[in-house]
Amino acid sequence: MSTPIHTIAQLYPRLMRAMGHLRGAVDETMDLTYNQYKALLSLSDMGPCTLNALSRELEVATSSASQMVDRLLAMGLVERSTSDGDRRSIVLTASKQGEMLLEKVKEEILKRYQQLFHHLGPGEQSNLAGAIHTLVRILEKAIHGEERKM
Amino acid sequence: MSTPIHTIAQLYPRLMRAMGHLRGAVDETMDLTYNQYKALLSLSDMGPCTLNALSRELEVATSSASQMVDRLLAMGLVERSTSDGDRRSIVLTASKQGEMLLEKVKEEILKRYQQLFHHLGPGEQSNLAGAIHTLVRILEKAIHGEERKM
DNA sequence: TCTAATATTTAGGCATCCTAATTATTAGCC
DNA sequence: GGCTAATAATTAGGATGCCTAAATATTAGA
Repeated sequence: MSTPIHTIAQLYPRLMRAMGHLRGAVDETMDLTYNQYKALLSLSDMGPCTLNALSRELEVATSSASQMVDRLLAMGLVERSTSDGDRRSIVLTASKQGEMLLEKVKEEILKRYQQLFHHLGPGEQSNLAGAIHTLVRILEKAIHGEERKM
Repeated sequence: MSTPIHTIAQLYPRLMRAMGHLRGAVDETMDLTYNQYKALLSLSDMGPCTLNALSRELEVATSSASQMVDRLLAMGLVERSTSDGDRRSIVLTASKQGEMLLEKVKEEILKRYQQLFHHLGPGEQSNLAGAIHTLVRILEKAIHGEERKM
């Protein structure tokens, strides 16, 4: 049997490993774990939001997000204030320092990718980007369809 | 600027999130974390091997692999014995129980994928598999090229 | 043979995740 | 208005997984 689904299952571990190598720029060159980068990036993209909203975005339990924010706060990368409207809620924003670090990390990532993909021809770089695009599109469609069923 | 490399950098977090959803079958339906699955799968694929070989395969520090093996041992999924040739080394193998669990996990993964990709047409399933194949091929080539430089 | 390298384990520490329990506040019903 | 139930966050406790450094055991090599 060699249906597309079998192929996907077989290649998954190799793909995950390969993708892991692309993460290096964050962990290795900056004082930020990949998860912290993700959280900071989400905060930056979403603008001011509550802890609840962040935990939904990161797809982790609220308590996990709370701890995460504690660490980012200790590093001065985010700001936390109580909401005026609903005083149970808190409002989180990436701090100026956080935004600046984010820019640096993004640059590092690009540098790392450029170094990593230097030897590929422009055609293959294009194929790579295209494949990622296809993957994201179809996977998100499948996942989204799943979630609607619940 | 919108080079392929920019595209890759931009889509990476979305892709990692989407890929994460494919992992569910392991963590959620079996008493095995994804990392434990990876380790067991590696042991099964590689056949009897030393801790060193396993840690290289998993790309983690030897001490991390040692702890991992401790947990798999406690679950009865692997066997550990001292090597006859070099008595510093140990020889690891997936136990019968480990192999059986592995089969079950693989089945669960296929079931999960079938459920997840049910709504996609066969054409899109094919595109998905093709995109993953392309991704693995090009990424492994790039990573391999990198490693040779050191 | 004696020192250096190698294989593994142990110790200590950090990030991440979870569930359950706690605290504070708000919403909704009578 | 006032009480109960729901909601937002935090805290506590526990597990996995990863790391570096130190300890142990064994082998290799000068």
